[in-house]
Order: sequence, then structure tokens, then C-alpha cells
Amino acid sequence: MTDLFPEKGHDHGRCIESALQQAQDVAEANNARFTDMRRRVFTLIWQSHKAITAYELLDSLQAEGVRAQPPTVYRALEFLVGLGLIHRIESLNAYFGCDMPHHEHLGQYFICRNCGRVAEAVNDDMSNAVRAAASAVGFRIEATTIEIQGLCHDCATH
Amino acid sequence: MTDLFPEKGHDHGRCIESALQQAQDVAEANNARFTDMRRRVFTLIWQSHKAITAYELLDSLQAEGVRAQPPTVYRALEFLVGLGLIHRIESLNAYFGCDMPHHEHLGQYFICRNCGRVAEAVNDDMSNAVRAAASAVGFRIEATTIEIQGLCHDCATH
DNA sequence: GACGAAATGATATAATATAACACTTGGGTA
DNA sequence: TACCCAAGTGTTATATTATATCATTTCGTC
Repeated sequence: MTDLFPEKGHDHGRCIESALQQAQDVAEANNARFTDMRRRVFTLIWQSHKAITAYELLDSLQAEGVRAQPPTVYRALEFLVGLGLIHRIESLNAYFGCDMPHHEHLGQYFICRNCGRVAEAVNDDMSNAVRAAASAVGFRIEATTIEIQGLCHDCATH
Repeated sequence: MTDLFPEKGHDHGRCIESALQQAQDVAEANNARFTDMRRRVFTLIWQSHKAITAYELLDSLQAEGVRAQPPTVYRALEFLVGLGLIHRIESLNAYFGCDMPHHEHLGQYFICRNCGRVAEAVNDDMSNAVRAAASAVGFRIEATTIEIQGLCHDCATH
């Protein structure tokens, strides 16, 4: 069994660094400006492997001394979601960093109710089952929201 | 191909009637009181095959002359969701009547962005794929949110 | 350096949801 | 029957999430 969730002692600095690098690449490839505000918001989202709400981001920005209001945060979020650099977790009204922003994908999100961490999967069996079910009823898929709530392996076994 | 969505000219009165009957049965089986307020909210939810928001329900109640405030509506919704008589659609912040409240199930929701209708499926392939994916990563599922946005067959072809 | 488009600032408000306490109702029991 | 208790609802206030609008700034291009 391979846990999707990161190991306890992993070097999170590398997660952030790698995510930032990929984000910059994707932005550049899309001729989009990865501004200071967007970078700040993106970096704050990557501070943990949990999803974070818009107002938590706002508080963190203000704690950093950045003058920001809700629209500032929501605009950055809109930009980042638009490029696929982060995903919105509907059942949490919160945002989560994507670690595979280079390719289009319909992700599935595992959400641990105990530790709060989120992990993204791109599971072909799930995707295919959804596509087949849609096809069988003549439904044309434009987007999917697949969120699985429960306990991660760590929390279920400790 | 069998469309999950109801036919154009179906007798919606029968949908409502059947849903009400089932809801009453489920409530009784659970020793839960299907009060007047709860019945009103439930019936309003079943007025269409779309999902409806808490505040739309509130407006409708008030239009009926019922004195209601947000907590009244949210309490009724909480009760109905708790018994599985309705489902919350996370991506819409709205509520949708369940037509198979008798048995526990992890449903999947098809949401048409054009006509606004929602259809619930209980597809074993999807459920099994989710369960297998969770099992493979040691995740213990407690609930799922599977919402598929796009165009229903009617809207995609007309 | 001037221009225009994109981004951000700032203010206000809309939309969604819950906390807290008072009152009412309904069913069981002395 | 009268009382009690728990569940349900009423009422007020407020928390949380999100967006509309217009002013100002920034940035790349000419």
C-alpha cells in the first residue's frame, strides 16, 4: 500500500519550492503574470498539505503586513484556479495546491477529517467509471467534483 | 441510452407524492417526527428536479405566509439530510430531493449547467472504483461527494 | 515618456450559515 | 388530569464566504 499523503518527516521546503517552480513554468507557458500577490497567495496555500480558506489566506497576508481585502484574495484564487495551479475543495470552501499543474486532469481529493490533510489522486479507474456512467446516460461532462471524506492511513491506524 | 433525467412531460405530481410517501415511511421507521415545517421544506425541495438553496426555500416559505427565519430552514434541512431524504449539492450550496431514501447509498450527482436539473445515480462501477482507490492508499471512507457538471442529454442535443 | 490593458486597492454589500436563548408543542408518566 | 421533559420552533444577532463597483497603480509596448 502506498499512502498518497506525504510522510511525516518529509522536507516540506522542497514541496513548496517545486510547486513554485512548476507554477512559474505554467504561468509563463500561458503568458500569464505570476505577480507578487499571486505568488504570496500561492505560497501561503502551500504552507501545508491542508486546504485553506480565503479568509485564512487574508489573515495570513495581513499578518505578513500586506494590505489586502477579500477581493484581492479572491482574485488571486481565481487566477490560480484558472491555471490549474490550485484546486477548490467544494466540501470545505477551501483551496488546495496542485502538484501536477502541467497536465489537464480530473482529480479526486481525499480529505482526512482528523488531520485535515488533503491528497490529490488522478485515478484512471475512477475517471473512466465516471466517463462511462456519463456516456451511458448521454451526459456531456464539463467538470467533476470528486471529494472523499474519511480518515487517512495515518489517522486510521494510530 | 437511458436518460437519468425525467422526461419532459412527466407527471411531476406523482414524483412529489411518491417522495412524500417514502419520506414519511423513512421518518416513521426512524422514530423521527415529520413535522409540518419539515414537510413544507421537503415539498418545496421537490417542486422541481433542480437543487434549491436555503434562502430560496426561505423566500418560498415566506411567500406562503409562513413566518420563518434562516435557522428554521437550516434545521429542517439538517433533519432531512440526516435521514437521507435530501442531499446537499456542495458545488451549488443547494439541496436536492432523494428518490431512494430507503437504502443507504453513496450517490453521484449529474448537474446540468443549462437547465439546472440534477439527477442522482447510484453507479456501482463508480462506487467500486472509489472504494478500490481508497483501499489502495489505506484511506477509510466515511462519505463521498461526487458531482458531475456538464450538459444533460436534452441540453446537449437540442 | 505616453498609452492602454491588466492588476490591485478600497468600499460596500450580497449570499450562505450558525450561535444563543426564549418559547411552544407533544408525548409519556405520576 | 396535570405535570414534566425533550424535541422542535421562534427570534435576534452575528459569523463566514463571496462579489459588484469604481478608483488607482503597475507593467509591457510603442
